[in-house]
Amino acid sequence: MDADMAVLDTAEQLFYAHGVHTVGMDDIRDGSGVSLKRMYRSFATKERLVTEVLRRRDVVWRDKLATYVTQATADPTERLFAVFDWLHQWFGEPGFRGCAWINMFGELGGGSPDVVAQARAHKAAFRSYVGDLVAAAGLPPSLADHLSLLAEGAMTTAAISGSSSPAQQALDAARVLIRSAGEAMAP
Amino acid sequence: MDADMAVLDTAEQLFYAHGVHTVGMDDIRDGSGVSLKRMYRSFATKERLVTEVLRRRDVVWRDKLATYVTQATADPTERLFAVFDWLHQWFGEPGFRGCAWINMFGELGGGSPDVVAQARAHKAAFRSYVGDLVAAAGLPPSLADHLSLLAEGAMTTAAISGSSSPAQQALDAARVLIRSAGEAMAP
DNA sequence: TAAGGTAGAGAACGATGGTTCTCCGAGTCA
DNA sequence: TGACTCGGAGAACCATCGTTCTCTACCTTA
Repeated sequence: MDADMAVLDTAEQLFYAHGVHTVGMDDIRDGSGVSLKRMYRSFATKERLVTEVLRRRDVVWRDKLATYVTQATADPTERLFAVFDWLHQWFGEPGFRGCAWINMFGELGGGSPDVVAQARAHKAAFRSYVGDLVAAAGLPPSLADHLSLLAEGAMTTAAISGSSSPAQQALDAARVLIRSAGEAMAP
Repeated sequence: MDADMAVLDTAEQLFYAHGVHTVGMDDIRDGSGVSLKRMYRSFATKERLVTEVLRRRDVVWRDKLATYVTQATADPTERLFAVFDWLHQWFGEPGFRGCAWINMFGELGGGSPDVVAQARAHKAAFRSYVGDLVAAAGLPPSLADHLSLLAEGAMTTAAISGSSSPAQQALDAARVLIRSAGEAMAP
C-alpha cells in the first residue's frame, strides 16, 4: 500500500526526531496525509506502528551499511574500517540524533517488551555482521565484540555531543585493536 | 529539606525505571509521601524536577566511580582498568537499565535543550575524568577518547542485552589499547 | 438514475496527567 | 481561647492524545 509507506515514512521521521511520546497520531496524519481511519486499518495501535517502523528501519539500516561496506573495498580488513567510515558519514547527516533503537529503548524499554526485543535483535544483528567481517578477515572472534562496543559508543557519543568526530576516534581505536589482533594471530 | 530529598529519590528511581513520560507527578507523590502542593513549591514544574534529578545524579554517579577507582588501586594504569571493573559491578546491579543520560536524551533530547545540555555536560565530565587517569598514567591523550567510547558502548550494550559481560569485553579491549599506547610511547 | 458501499474529515469520547484550587485540620502567638 | 497561618489531601481544571464514531461525498454497479 502506498498510504502505508507514507505513514511509516512520516512516523519514522517524527519518532526519530522527537521521540514517540511527543508525536501524536494526529501529527502522523498531518504529515502523511493519510486519514486516521486508514492508519488504524493498517496499524491497529500506535504501539504496532512503532514496532513496524522499527522492523522496517532495521532492514534498511543494515542494508545501507552492508552496501556501503561491500562497495567500499574488497579487502577483508579494510572492510572493517569501512564500517566506521559509514558511521562517520551517518553521524554527519542532517537531523542525526543517534541510534533509533537506543533512543526508543531509553524511552519505552521500561514498559514495552516488544521494543526491547527489537532493540536486542537489531544490536545482535549488527554484532553478527561485524562478526562476519572479522571472520572474513581471519581475525579472532573476540574482536567483533570490541569493535561493536566502539561503534555503539561512537553512536551515543556522536548523538549527545552533536559531533561526528567520535567515528574518527573509534576508527583510530579500531585500527589499534585490529593490528594487535593480527599480530597476535600471526606473529 | 528532607521532603525534597524524598521527592528526588523517588523521581530518580521511577524516571530511571520507566522513563519520564510514563511516570506521573501523582506516582512521585505516592512514592515519596510528599504532597503535590509541597512538591510544586520546591520544583515549579516537572521539567525542573527532571533536571534536578539529573544534576544530583551526575554528582553521585561520578563520585561513586571516582571513589571506587581511588580505593581500588594506587597504580595509575590499574586505575584505568578499575573504571571497567566498576562498570561491571554497576551493570550487575538489580534494576540496571543503562545510562540515565543516554536514556533521557533519547526520550527528551528532541524537545528539551536542558536535558541535552545535562547529558553533554555529564558525558564531557566522564571523558574528562578518564582523561585525567590517562594523563596520570603517562599515556597519550587520544587514549581517553578511545576508552570513553568503549565505556559508552558497554553501557548501552549491557542495557539492551541485559548482560553485564560487555564490561568484561570492554576491559579486554582497553587492555589492548593501553598496552599498545604504552609501547608506542616507550618502545 | 438509484442504491449501496467506501473512505475521509473531523468531531467526539474516555483516559491520563500536569497544574491549581478548595477545604479542612493543626499548630502558633497574643 | 481565638484569630491567623501553614500545610496536606484530594478534587478540580484543562489540555493532550489514543481511539472510535458520525456524517457526508463520491464512486460503483445495475
